[in-house]
Amino acid sequence: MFDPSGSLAGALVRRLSLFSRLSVEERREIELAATARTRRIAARERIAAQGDRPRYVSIVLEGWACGYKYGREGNRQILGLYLPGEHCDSSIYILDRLDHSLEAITDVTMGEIAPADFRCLMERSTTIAEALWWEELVSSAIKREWIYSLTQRNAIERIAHLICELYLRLSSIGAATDHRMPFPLTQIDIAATTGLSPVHVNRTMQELRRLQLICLGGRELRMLDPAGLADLAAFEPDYLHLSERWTREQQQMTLHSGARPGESGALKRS
Amino acid sequence: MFDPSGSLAGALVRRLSLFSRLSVEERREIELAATARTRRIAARERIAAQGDRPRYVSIVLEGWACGYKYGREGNRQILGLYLPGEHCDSSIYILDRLDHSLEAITDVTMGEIAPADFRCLMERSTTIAEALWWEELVSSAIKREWIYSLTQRNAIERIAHLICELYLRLSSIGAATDHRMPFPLTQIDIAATTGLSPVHVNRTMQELRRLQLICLGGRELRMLDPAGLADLAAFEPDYLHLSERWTREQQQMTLHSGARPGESGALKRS
DNA sequence: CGATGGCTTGAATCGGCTCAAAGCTTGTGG
DNA sequence: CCACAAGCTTTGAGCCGATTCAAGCCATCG
Repeated sequence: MFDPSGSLAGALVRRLSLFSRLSVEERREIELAATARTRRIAARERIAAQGDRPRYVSIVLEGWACGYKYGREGNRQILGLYLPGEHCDSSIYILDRLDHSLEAITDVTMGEIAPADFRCLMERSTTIAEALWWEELVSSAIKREWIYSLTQRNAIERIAHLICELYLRLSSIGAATDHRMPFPLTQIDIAATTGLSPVHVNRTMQELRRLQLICLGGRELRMLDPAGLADLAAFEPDYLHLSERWTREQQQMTLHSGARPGESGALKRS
Repeated sequence: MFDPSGSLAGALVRRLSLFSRLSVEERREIELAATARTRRIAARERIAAQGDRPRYVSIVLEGWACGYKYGREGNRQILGLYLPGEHCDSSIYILDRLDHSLEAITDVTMGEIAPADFRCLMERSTTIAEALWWEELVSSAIKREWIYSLTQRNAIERIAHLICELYLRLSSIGAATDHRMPFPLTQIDIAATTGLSPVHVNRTMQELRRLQLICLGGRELRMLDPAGLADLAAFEPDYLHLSERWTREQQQMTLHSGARPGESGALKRS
């Protein structure tokens, strides 16, 4: 696969290419627009605050970010995770003010596209315009799935589902392979994402390890039994709408190819 | 306010006008596109099924619809409510297949816009294109707020919040006034929307009535104490992004103007 | 080497769920 | 115009997944 690496906008181009076949010029235009103005934010720093008037379309070029809002008792809810190549929703200029805040999870490089440039990008090429629509629609679909998760999946299923989703989103842009992925989320972050208490997330992660489904260490997560995880979570990747390049077979492979750990010892506890 | 009533697309035009100042021709173009192909569906009938390949952009012209997905144990989760003038998300043609199903709550008239016509609409006028983006972004914002509700608000707050939201969405298109609104949702629907069990919704609705906050009857809901409801729900209407025409003052008025019921008798129970 | 932030553990509690049954409405057909 | 069915609403009792509170532990980093 052609890799426009070296460029900061690599992830973005790769992501938009998932949906549409971009020409060389289109790729270049996207790169230009997205890297004309960049901003680096250190891990755990706020990127924008609720109530701000967004002046740019914000796109994550490198690192992980999130959108969140605080609840009454001071615990926050993460409303979206933004991985490389994804836009931070609602930082879109059309809306008057941000209805939630944005924070960097890792060190992050953002691309900030001015409204005029964004409009220009959309008007120049129908292909690009549709790719941007696709991004927006997929981000909507992810939110629907989160709503579904919050009401239909219990703690362990929710976390397993989140892991499957993140793995697919990362691997689709080449940021994860072999059922291993960078994993900068703390248990507190996971709690804020899944709507669980940190304590319960802790116990649930222990359970996932005990079941030999995952292995976590040094900011990296390994899916020991991808198929088992996907089964547990009832993970159906259709909502990510990756199918243009990522055909159904590939998706299946991605999660269902890892060797099941089988009955090979080391799990002798109730 | 100019009222394009009589036309099926009245609600749609009114809704898009919330964001942008549409010219007479633009309004006409929207009406034409949205009513060229319509479809009536009886209450409780399915409009589209998960897995379908959407062939049109679907917009609710009259009535209420919802998007949903079934959970393991047969209980369903409603992922979105679609009121007159709103589009059913993800029925957008760009996505290959529906990742959830659509159902009519009341009798419904849908407008179905062919992809070519939709594209045409977007290209013809920047104003219209931005209004459609706005619609999409607001629908995303509503989903974020639902996610927030599911984790940060308890049963009574969640239901109160839903009521406030629906009232604002309806009144913004002129489909509700005076803190009264049509209310076709059954308690089972509310349960499927808020992620609660029908039994618990029942008890919670009783509580809302006992608190003299709402009064429900004959498919109509009356907010007896709009400010009290909004307080209870910690309802902040900013996420609906109605502010262009609906200035902050008007929004405040809408929910905070009704006379508090005061201490005027009739609530002498525990 | 102390401190900060993340992870782990236990015990008690609770909001909302399940199951089960009975009362209401509303619409339909005879 | 009544009777019945179907679906919605209501009530009670018992239960459970997840929470809260309160420590203690463990790494990492300046």
